[in-house]
Amino acid sequence: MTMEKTFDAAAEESRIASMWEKKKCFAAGANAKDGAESFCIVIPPPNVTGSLHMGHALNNTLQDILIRWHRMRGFDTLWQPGQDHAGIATQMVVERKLAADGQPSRRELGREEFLKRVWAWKEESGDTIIGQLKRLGASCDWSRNRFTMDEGLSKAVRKVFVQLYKDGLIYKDKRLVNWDPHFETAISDLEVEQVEVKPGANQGKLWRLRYPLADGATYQAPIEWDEDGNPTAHETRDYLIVATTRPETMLGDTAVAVNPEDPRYRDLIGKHVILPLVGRRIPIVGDAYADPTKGSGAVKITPAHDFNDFEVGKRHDLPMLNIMTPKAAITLFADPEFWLDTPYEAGPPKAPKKSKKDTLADQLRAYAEAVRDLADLHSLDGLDRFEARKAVLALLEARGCYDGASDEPHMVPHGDRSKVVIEPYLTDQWFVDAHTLAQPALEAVRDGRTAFVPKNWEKTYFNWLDEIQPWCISRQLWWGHQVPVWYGPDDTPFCAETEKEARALAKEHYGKSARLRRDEDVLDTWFSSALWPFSTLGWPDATPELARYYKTDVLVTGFDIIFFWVARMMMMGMHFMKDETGAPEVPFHSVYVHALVRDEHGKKMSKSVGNVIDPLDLIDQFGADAVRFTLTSMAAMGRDIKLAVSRVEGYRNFGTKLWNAARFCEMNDCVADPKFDPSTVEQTVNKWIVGETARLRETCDAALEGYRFNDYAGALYAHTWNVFCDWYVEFAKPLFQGEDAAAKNETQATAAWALEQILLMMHPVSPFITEALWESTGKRKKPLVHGDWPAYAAADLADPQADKEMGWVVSLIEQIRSVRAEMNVGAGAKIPLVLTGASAAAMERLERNEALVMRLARLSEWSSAKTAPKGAITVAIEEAVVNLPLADVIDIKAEKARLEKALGKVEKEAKGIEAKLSNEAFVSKAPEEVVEEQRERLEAGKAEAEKLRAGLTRLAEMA
RNA sequence: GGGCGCGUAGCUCAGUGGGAGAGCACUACGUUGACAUCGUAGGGGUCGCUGGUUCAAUCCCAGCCGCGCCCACCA
Repeated sequence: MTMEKTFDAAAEESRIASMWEKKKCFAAGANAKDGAESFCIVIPPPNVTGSLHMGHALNNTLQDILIRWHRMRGFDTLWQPGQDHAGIATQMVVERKLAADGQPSRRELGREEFLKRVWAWKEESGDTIIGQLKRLGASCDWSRNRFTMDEGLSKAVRKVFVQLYKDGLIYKDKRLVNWDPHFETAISDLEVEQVEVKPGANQGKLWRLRYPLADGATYQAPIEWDEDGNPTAHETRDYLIVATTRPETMLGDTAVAVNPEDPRYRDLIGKHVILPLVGRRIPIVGDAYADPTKGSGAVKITPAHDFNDFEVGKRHDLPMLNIMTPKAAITLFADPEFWLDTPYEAGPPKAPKKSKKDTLADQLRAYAEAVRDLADLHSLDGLDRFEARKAVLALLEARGCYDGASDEPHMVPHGDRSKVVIEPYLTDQWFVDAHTLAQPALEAVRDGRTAFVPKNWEKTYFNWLDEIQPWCISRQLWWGHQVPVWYGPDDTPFCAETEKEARALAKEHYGKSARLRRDEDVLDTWFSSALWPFSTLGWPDATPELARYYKTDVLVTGFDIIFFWVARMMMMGMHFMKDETGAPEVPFHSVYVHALVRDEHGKKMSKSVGNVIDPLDLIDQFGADAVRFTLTSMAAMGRDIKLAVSRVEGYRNFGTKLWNAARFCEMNDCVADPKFDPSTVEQTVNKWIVGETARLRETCDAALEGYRFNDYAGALYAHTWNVFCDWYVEFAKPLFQGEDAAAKNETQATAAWALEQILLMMHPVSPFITEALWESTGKRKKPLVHGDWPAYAAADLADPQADKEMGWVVSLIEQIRSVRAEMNVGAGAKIPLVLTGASAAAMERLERNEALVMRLARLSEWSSAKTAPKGAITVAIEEAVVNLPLADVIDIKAEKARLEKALGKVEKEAKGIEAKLSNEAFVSKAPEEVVEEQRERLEAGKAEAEKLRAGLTRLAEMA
C-alpha cells in the first residue's frame, strides 16, 4: 500500500481520537510500569460557558505534552479534567439567553425555576469545550471528568466552609465591599478592574464644592504665595472647599476631615459645616488621612461609600449613611422628605411652575421638574448615580456651593464581568480570613516545597499574599454553591453541612425546635476552584486516587490567575491536606507559568477588536498537530506569544515533511524491526544517525525536564528536517541503490529505527500524525500513545569517528555546491573533483563515502593530485583542498571576488584572534582551554587563508 | 506610587562571559522518482543608548531612552 502524499488531518485526527478513546488509552495509570511513580496534573477547569480559545489551546497543549511524555515513560499518569460552574459568567450567559429568547427574566422566574434553566443549559452545551479539547488531542482521563457543582465537589465545598467557620477562618461582617450594581452582588477585590477615565462631561473631573461653616465660623484662607510657597495674602472665608470625583456621594457625607497639623484649618476642628442640599450639620474632624498637600487640604468624608472614608468614619464614630439602592440609584432623590427638609434659600434656579392644585405633592413635582430641566434628567424614579451627579452639581451651582472643576483623568473601578462602575457598598457579607491561610502557603513557596517556573513569579505571589485582604466569598447570585448557614428566628446563624445538622444545632441552642431559613447567598466560584486538586480526586472521601495522586505534580497555568486560583489552591490545599507526618501538604510541587497568547502584533486578542484567532479554525485549516507544534515552539519562558497564522502553516509543512520522509522509508522497504539494535550498526552513515538520534533524546528530555518546551520542539524540528531529511535520507539513497546487500539491509533497518525514534519523541507534541505514521510504518503491539519512550545515551551510541567523518563529508558537499551555485553551474552538469594536499584520513573518508558525495555534489569523477590542475576553482576544507576544474565556465572576475571575500573574512577573524593571543593579560588570565581553543582557531584560520591565497595566485596565472 | 518584563536580521522571536542564530519574508537557480506544504545557494544585524566590572560584554552591574503588563485607597 502506498501512502498518500500528505497527511489528511481532518479525517485521520477523528479516527485516531476515537481509537484512543475506545482503547481507553488515557485512563489513569494506563501504560504504567509496575511500581511506577505517579504523575498527576489537574486541568485548569474551563468555564462550562466557554469555548476553546488560544489560551486554552496553549495551556492544554503544554499539559498534554507533559502527560504524554510521562505516560510513555511508564509513569502512573493521571490528567484530571473538569469544568468550572463560573458563577457570574454563567448566570450572565443564561440571563442573556432568556432575554434573547423573549423568556421571563431571572427574577420573574424565581430562584428555583431559574436554576432549572441554568442546569438545562449546562446539560445542553456544557460538553462543547470537552469536545474541543479532544479535538486538540488532550489526553485527559475523560471518564473522570468533574464539575464544580457535582454532588461530590459540592460536598467538599460544604465541608470546607463548615470547617473554616469552626476554625474561625470564615466569618460574617458588615463592611464596605465592592458592589456591582449591574449584577447586584458583592465581588472580590480581584474581580475589580481599574480603568482610566478621561475627562468628559460627567466624569474624569475633580469638582470643588463649598460647604458653608456653621455658627458663623470663619478662617483665613491663603490666596497668594511667594516663591517658597509661603502664603503672602489671605482672605476670610465662611466656607470650606472640598474636592471630589464623585459629587453625588456628598449626599452621604457625615464629616469633613482636615489634617490636625494643617495651620489653615487647625482651629476649625470640632466646629461644623452645613452640608449643602441636605442641610445636615456635620462635624469637622482632625484626621491624618487629610493630606494638606492635596486639593484644598479639606476632604469630605462619606463613610458608607468610600474605603478610606469608612476607616475615618470608624475612627471618629461617624454615622454611616447608605444613600444608594442595590442598583446604585440615589434614594434621597425619590424621597419627598429630602426635598421638604432641604433648606433651599436660594431656591431652585427656575421658580416652580404654579400648579392649579397647590398641594405639597405638586410643589415637589414642580421642584423635581425644575431640577430635571436643569440637569437634563430623564426620570426621578430612583435617580441613577450618574444622573444624580448631574443633579447634585446643578443644584450646588444654583445654590452657590459649586467652586468649579478641573480635568483629572483617574482610575475608576469597574466590574470585570459587568464592565460597570463598582460602588463601595455597606453590606453584610461572608469573608475568609485569607491572611491566616496565606502564611503556610507563603512558607511552602519560600522553602521550595512548591516552586514556580520561571522563578520570578514567586515574587508576584509573595507580594500579593503578604498584603492579602479578607476574601469576600459571598455573592448575591443564584448560580453557585449556597452558603451552608441557616438562621434562627433571632438571626442566630447555624453553620452545618446539611439542614438536618443545622436544625440539630438550633435545637441545642434554643432548647427546642425552631424554624430556620437558609442564607440566600452563594459562594464565589473561586472558592470551589480552590479545592480542585483534592476535590476532584474524591476528597473528603478517602479514595485510592486521592492517596495515589495527591499531592499532584505540576500545575500549568497562565499568570493571569496566579492570585485568583493558584494562591487560593495553595491556601486551601495546605489547610485541609496533610502528609503522612501530619504536616500541611502542598497541592503541587511545581507551578509552570506560561505566557499569554496575543495576536501577531502583540495585542491582546479580544472580540471587540476583532483580532481573535480561533484555534478551531486553525485546526480545521492546518490540523491539530500544527497548532500544537506552533504554540509549543513559541512557548519560551517569560514572554508573550505573538501568534501569526503563517507560523502555523510552516509547522503544518513540517508535518508534511515528516510524512514524506516516512513515505520515502516505505518506498524503500525500511521496515521497523523490533530486534534492531542501534549499537551494532557498521555503516558510518548509520552510526552517525544513531548518534544524532541519541543526542536528540537527551536534548528532548533535558528540555522537558526544565519546562523548556520551545527547546524541545526546536530540537525535534532541526533533527527531523535538517539532519534526518536533509542528510540522512540523501546519504541512504546511494546505499539503497547500491550493490552491497548487507549495507542496504542495515541502512533500511536503521532508517526505519531512526524514523521510529522521531515518531516516539515527537508524539507528545504532535500526537495525531505520529500515531498515524506509527500504524503505517510497522506492525505494532500497542499504539504510539503507549509507546516506550527511549532511554539510550549518546555516550553509548554516538561514534566520534563517524560524527567527524560525516561532518567532513557534509562540509565537502556544501562547499562544492556553493561553488557550483556561484559559478552558475547548472544542476544537470556533472563536474570532476580533484583533491590536493589531502591527508590520508581525508582520502579514506572520501573513498568510503564516494557514492554519496558523487551523487550529492553531482560529480562526474574524482581524483587526487599533487598539484592543482590548471584553471581550477579551489576551496579550502579541513585536511584538503578542493579543486574544481571549471576552466570553461569560470568567470575569473567573479571567482577572484569570491576568493577575496572569503579570504577577507578569514583574515579579519585571524587578526582578531591574534590580537587576543598577543594580549599578555588574556593569555595569563583566561582559562587554559579557552586560550588553547583560540590557538587552534588561529591555526585553522591561517591554514585556510593560505589555501585561499594559493587559489588566488593560480587564478592570476590563468588570467 | 510600588513591582515585573521587554528592546538581537525586514517581521516574529531563540540564545550565550570567549567564533552572532532560527522560522517566515526576500534574491537567484532548480520537477536529481520522499516531499513545490519541496530542494540548492545567497543577501541582510555597530545584539536600544551611555558608562562601569572583566584579560574578554550582545550576555553581568548602574544610569538613561522607548515599550508592555501587574498591583495600589490618593480627595
